Amino acid sequence: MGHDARRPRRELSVGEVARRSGVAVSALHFYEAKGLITSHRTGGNQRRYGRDVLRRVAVIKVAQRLGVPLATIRDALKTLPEARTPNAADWRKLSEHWRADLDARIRKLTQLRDSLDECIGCGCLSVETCPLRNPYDELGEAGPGPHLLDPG
Amino acid sequence: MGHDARRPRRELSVGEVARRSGVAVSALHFYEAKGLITSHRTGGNQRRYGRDVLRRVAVIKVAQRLGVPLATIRDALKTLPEARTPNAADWRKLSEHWRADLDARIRKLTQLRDSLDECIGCGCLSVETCPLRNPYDELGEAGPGPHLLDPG
DNA sequence: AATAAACCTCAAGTACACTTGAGAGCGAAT
DNA sequence: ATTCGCTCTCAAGTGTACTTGAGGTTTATT
Repeated sequence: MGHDARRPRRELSVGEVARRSGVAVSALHFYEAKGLITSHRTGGNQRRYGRDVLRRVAVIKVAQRLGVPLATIRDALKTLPEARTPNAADWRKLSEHWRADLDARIRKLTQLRDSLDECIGCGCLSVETCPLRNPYDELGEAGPGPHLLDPG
Repeated sequence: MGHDARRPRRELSVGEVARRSGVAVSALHFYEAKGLITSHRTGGNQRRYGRDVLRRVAVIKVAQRLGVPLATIRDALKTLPEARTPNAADWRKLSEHWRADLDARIRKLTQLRDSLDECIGCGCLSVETCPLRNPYDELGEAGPGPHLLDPG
């Protein structure tokens, strides 16, 4: 029994993080440049990561599958506590945020689908009147242009 | 009464198509370069469009809201008859194709959403075991990496 | 100490869907 | 005939999310 009874389990290099998370080293560099993950450096300027980076990267990939852009993921990750390692409740809060977003997108797509059959064969495809075409209607795109993957 | 009893309603210039369809002139040029629409030229090399270009553009914009990439839209549009002006049935066939795609995407997102609550807060975010992370699972992404907007 | 694998930075390239700008020609009205 | 707006082509730029490559350093192993 001593001061190192439970050792902190050595920190991780980029390569290790890459292997264990399934993303490329270049992507990790990229995420760091964009502020989604952080590292500190060895004397020789190499990156070292704490264990929680693995969960961070996992969450990043999941959010991407949900269609959330990196900038939005970055903002969400910034709401995590910096002082302590984020716990299950912290992560759950993130997921709730995205879940709402996802719900909205699913609703949007469902309405779009339901309009599709009625509208596309008929003559109504006018920007003003057709629910499929009007970008400002209750389907609620944020502005002009297609924004299927709108951040929440 | 004569040879022009019902006039074909003058053809449209790019500017007119742009105004009436709500897309930029540059986008119309782009669509033409990509093979989504066609035009013929005046003696002075200016584009002239038949009326059905308006519906084509409308369909392009709708498909984009559904998340279909231009290349896929182009392929779909190529299945339209070239000889005659496409009729309601032709357009409906297109919409059916995309509707199936859309249904699949909605299912996918819904499953992802349902996994979200269970998985993100817990410790299971491993690439091998977690349904949210495993890219080859029954959620059925086509390959590695996020493909939320997979063409059908 | 030497060697090889891993790591570093910075620049440039890729794919998608366009937009912007330059420089020049076309078309309708006066 | 002139003028002004519309149109032409081609090249380059935008934003997202990375990857690739060059040239050089660090770390781990022998």
